Amino acid sequence: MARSDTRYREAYNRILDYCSTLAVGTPLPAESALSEIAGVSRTVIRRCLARLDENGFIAWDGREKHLLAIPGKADRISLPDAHASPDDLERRFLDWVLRFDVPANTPLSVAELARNFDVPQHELKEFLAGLSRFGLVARRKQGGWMLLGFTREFAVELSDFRSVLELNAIGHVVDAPVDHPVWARLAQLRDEHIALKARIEHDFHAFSELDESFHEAINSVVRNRFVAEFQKVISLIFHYHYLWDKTHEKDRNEAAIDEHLAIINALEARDGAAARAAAQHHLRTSKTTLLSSLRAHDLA
Amino acid sequence: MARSDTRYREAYNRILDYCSTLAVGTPLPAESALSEIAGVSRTVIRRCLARLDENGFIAWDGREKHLLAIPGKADRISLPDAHASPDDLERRFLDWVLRFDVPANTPLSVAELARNFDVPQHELKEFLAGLSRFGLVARRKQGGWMLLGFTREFAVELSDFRSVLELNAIGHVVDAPVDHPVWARLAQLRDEHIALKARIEHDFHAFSELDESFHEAINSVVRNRFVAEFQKVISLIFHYHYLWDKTHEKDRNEAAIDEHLAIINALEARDGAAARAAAQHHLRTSKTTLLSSLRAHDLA
DNA sequence: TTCTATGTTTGAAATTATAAAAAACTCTTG
DNA sequence: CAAGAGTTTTTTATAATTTCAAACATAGAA
Repeated sequence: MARSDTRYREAYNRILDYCSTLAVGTPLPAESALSEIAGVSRTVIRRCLARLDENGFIAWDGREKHLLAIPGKADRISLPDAHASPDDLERRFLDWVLRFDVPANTPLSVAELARNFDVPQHELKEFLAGLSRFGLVARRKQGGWMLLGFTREFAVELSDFRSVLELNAIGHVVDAPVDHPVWARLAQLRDEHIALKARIEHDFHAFSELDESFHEAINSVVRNRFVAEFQKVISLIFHYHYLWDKTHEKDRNEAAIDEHLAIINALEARDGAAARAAAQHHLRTSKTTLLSSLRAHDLA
Repeated sequence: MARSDTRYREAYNRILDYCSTLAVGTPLPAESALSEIAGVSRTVIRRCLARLDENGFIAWDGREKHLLAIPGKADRISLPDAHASPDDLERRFLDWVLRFDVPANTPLSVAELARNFDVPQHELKEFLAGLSRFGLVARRKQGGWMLLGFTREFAVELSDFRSVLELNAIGHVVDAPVDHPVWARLAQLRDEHIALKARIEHDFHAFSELDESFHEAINSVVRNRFVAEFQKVISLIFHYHYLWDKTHEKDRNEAAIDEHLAIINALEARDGAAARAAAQHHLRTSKTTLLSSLRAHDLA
């Protein structure tokens, strides 16, 4: 009933590794030096030293600590199975919401989600607290959390917000200096778009990835932490919906390729007005696609 | 060492009040009906009934429960002092950061903050998790949290983001129908601006509040949860800095009043380009003010 | 029976308690 | 007096515990 000692265990193994680089009889460095090496506090180092002493690897008496034996692989202590990475949680959570089409106003059980996603409860709670800033979940008065859900309204507002951010990004690209990496990237993307268009009949599924790259390239010009944070969520949601709405997928993707190319052309011509117009057109199409994919889900 | 029973206590008092509206001998409604009345689960109601029974206010035997005596004010149970509202936490936290000019890269002690703000620790952690989405705080590898801080970069990015949102809002206002409430609000604000300008010599402090109202009015036209969420943080930060940067405060405010009036005029003339230009000018001034207030702090 | 209200069980959320870790502080010794 | 070891205090991460919600089961009335 307390915090885990993973930190100590990892530190012990790290110190063990360090010791095996020394010769028998060498004095070990000071506790504070060791704490630097292992990246933990002195408290942990002292626990490690105590264990090393106990196991006969060192002789420890105050400042005197000598290496008695060189530890091997077998002497390391076992670590509890590392659970799933927290960076991944957002992706997996949205994946779950979208893939299983979890309805709006579903109560979320922190305990259950933590089990399913294999993360500690408090980590999940923190994650939900973060998501609540995007208005996707909210606290309930009776306690617990609630998925506000991927409703039509949410989709509309998300699309609109995306448009605002992306039109702004377009403006930045037009003003980007000639040596800005975005130009090389756009040239490359143009080739990829043309190549995909040539083999669209069989390979239209490949568009989804290309779409993401394209929008990422545009938005990468805007260096802004707030924009970046939103972009992550936005691109995930659009990405999934692109994947799942199967109606006229080939035609849609082919049309989108042309829209992308129109934007690239206008940008390379440094024609801000044309680029903005092309982007506006493309974003409107995207919004329609997103909304119709919601309708398709509703009917299913 | 467990969750508080505030819910039960509040429910008990509410049921007590309900009972005092009945006559002695009346049968009480079903448990589920009572749970509706008090807004809690049946579990809590049963605890309340048990206490009512114990204290002799009702006779309870299965479905038979009659009122034996009418409870008075003195029979209510006391509630633990409600601690500060969580809605307020954000305002108080930012107030603390900005007012005391907490430097960037300050480690935040959850324990200490929770004490000072008089909220449970886990509430504070959730709050910080939410803030981390805005890039104002982040987790540390050694555990705990870190204030990334109100750096110059943060201010620049915040200002830029604000401009993007607000210019978008301006576009929405121009397109708003004549019967939209924003027009009445703007007309009113114009009067207030003119009135304040007339007495600016003595009352220039009053501008800060007017500034907030003005920007809120503009942004209220955009119905978007993402925008709204950011607006709260943005307006708080700008509000505080307006208050604290005392250099040329009167002149600055007087100039800002004119800038606001220019925007209002352009909007009422439905001149989108002029409104945008006026807003852009005003936002640039705001950004400069924000940045110079940071410099002033640095020197202090 | 069928419906409704109560009794019962189960599971989750909020809050506290506590081990582990960090950090601050004091004491020794070269 | 440094630099490092010993010690204490504080803080964080997590489990334990209680309260609460809700599902399930049962019994009495229509």
